[in-house]
Amino acid sequence: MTEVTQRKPDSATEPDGYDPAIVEKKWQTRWEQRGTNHTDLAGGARPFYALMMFPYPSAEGLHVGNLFAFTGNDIYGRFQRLQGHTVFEPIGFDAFGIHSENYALKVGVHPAELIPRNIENFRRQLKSAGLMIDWRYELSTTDPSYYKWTQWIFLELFKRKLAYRGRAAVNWCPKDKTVLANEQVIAGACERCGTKVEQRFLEQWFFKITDYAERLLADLDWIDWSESTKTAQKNWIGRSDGAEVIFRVADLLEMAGAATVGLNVMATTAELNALATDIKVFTTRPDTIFGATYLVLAPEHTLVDALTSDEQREEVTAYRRSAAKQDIVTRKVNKEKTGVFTGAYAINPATGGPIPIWIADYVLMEYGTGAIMAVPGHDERDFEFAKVFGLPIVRVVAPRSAHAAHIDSQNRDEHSTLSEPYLETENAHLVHSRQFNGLSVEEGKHAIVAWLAKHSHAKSYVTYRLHDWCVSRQRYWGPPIPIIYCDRCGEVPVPEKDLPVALPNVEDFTPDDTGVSPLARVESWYRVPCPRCGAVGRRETDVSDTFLDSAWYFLRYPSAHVEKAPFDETMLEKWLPVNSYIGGNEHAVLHLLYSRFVTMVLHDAGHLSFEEPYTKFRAHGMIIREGAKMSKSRGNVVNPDEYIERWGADSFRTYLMFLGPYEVGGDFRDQSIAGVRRFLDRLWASAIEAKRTGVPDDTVLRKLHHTIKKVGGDVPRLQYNTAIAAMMEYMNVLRAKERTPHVDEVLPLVQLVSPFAPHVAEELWERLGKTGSVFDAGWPAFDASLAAEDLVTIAVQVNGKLRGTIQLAPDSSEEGAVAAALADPGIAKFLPGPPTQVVYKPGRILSVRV
RNA sequence: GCGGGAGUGGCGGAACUGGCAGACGCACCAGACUUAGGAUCUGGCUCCGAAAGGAUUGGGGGUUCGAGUCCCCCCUCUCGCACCA
Repeated sequence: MTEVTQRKPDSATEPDGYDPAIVEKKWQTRWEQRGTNHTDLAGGARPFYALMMFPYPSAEGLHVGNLFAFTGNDIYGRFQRLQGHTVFEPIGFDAFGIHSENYALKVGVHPAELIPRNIENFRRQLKSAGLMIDWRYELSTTDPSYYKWTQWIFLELFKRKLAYRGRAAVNWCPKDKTVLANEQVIAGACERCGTKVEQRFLEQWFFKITDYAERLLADLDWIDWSESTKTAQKNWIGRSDGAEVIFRVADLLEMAGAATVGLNVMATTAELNALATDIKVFTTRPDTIFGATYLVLAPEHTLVDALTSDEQREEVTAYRRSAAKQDIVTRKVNKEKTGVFTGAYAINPATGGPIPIWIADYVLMEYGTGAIMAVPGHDERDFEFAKVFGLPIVRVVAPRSAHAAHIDSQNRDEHSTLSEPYLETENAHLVHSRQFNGLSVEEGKHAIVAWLAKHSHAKSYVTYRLHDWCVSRQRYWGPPIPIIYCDRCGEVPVPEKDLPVALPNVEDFTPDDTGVSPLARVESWYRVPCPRCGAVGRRETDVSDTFLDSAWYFLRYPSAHVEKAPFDETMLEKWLPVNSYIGGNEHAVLHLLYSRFVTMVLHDAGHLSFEEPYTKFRAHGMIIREGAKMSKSRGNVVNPDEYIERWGADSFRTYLMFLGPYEVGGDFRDQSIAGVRRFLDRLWASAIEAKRTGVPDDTVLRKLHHTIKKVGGDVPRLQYNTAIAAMMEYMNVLRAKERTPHVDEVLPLVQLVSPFAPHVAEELWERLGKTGSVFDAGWPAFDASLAAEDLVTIAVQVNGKLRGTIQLAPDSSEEGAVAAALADPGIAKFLPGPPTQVVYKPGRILSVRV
């Protein structure tokens, strides 16, 4: 790490050498003075909104990952400007949240004091990186003029009944007396104190994002996003097509007659009627219903109490209690099957036979209906459970063809006991399923659902993995949720005229043992009259999730100065949706999904004319350092300040873009920056030496136009690494054999390089006699006639092996090509006779067989 | 387990619809200029071989005049999600 701060490259100290420190300072100042980066939001033609994910202003300062993302966006934005667009490249700060709050607690400074300091540092760093940001529209989510509208959005959802209160499980540390995020639970224990974490149920606010699941999924078909991001969202939404099947709880009196069940029937008729109820289960395999040998409910299922028999009550209660105590993480990780019989039976609507009802924690209340029909013959988990508790396992699907049966030798016989669940669905048919025997799995699904539906025992049903979005945070550092509770009126929204509900300045904001927000300790703040009836009311003391802050910030930027509304209609019309959004895939399912959802809701509420916020989104890659992940504990985090100081922002930016494909990322190696710096040194030298008399060289010009084409094609596709390589190639031609380059050979390169290295480009543009910013000078024109070659080199293969190359006119005939090959002794010696087969692709290859 | 991405020189990485594998850069080697070089410039740089030539894109098959690229099987790494019925 110390080597970074060693002395700077010599070019900086040579007379008239390239000194980035001077050049960059000069242009940053000049850009500010001239307003070069100011966007004419109202009047600019061909608006282009180039958005980057706004950072959380940490105390550590800008991370190189941020800079990687921002630089990529900046190059894209600058390129669009050079193409004649009015580009808007705003920045802001995502400054609310647990992150900031925890850090503030750690260092003992109030976040309201800390955050502005951090932001100041971020501004300095962002400016030193030479980003084309219009600082006039900077915003911070902690600003009351911003979070006023975050609260307004909450109320818009509330108005549309998309915000509701419900109980939800949270991780609770009994020692620290605080709610923990899932990431803070390590192996079932609190990461801070090691105490075993418990599950607690708290009243929380939710947004009904599940109502939008289908639309969020459907739009993925047309939005222009990175495939990886779309796939992640698709999986997260997790649409699952199946059936809801109704199992009637068995009437025990009737069953007493059925000798098959050895039940001790002691219940009265009244009790039995109370039991006459339905259990809905969700299954994706209705075809296997004849193999459903028991039901399982989640321990929290509301019917459990009513179902449990007196004999089983004690055991059931104990099991439910222990399940509730377990923290959410261990419950999901611990896959050993446990469960308890409730004492009740249900009727399998397909077989008509009774099957026992169990509870087990492998069934989750939050998915499907919280109840399943267990088919141990054809489901791994059910199989395991049935083995543990000795429940019957029935095969209802068997391999169809002899071939399949052969492969599946263990489970060949459809009458044999299954030694493992049979999961195959292709080349399989139903067995032991009465009139459905012989149907394929797919046919069986439809036929059985249709059959059960006739008696209202089943219907097709779609369920989603996506859960409603819990937006409550029992914390301090966030926008207070704008709701007032009134004994008479219930949940009353704060009237818009009273927004924002300001976050009070509280000295002690440590989360306390009540499990509610620190704001609940500030009675003077939360004790307010009900806006509706005037009676004594109480404010909601939870704050909202940071992801709500960031779900709409891009709508605010162009209207950052508007006071009366969250966004100005003409600005929306002109600038939104966002033309290009670049960011990390770590936000693929949270931020990017939430902001799509909020946009859809605002669209439905009539505030926006579009329902998808980002026309185009590209996920950038991750950078590692010297082959290892960067982390504070490893001490291998790149500090941008040090590198910018030693190499210059232009070199640093260009290197970041050169170290790998932008959408993949790459390995940051200290030594390699030197190569990029040398490239800029050589660019500098070429410009200083360039002669103005005479004419440019033809060969150089040809290479130049190839380069213009290559760079112009690569940049919009974010293929920055190859664009830079192409410019380096051109540089090698430009400076070959100590020739002195001509101004007209250098100027276009300055333009090509400008999105990557903006400061040095401006400086050289000026030194080469141009006035005004290079960013207002457009993009060099590509001239195909100047790029055309009169001779091309093509490869010659004999019997599939490369034997040499020949020079040909691009439109040479096959005969000409063969003749040229024969004329080359190196190739001819592999051609003893006349060719028996010739494949010739002009400009590409000549392939002959003998 | 499911889903995404990736395996190419000493290293980071190039290679458009199949068409000269290793562009560009780092490191390294040699030379020039130099009191000096960690500056600059010139040249070299996948492996085996003195050469002719041969081998080579994680491994094994296949299609093709021709495969890093397409098809089948397998291995490894990596990032998400994970008892989702």
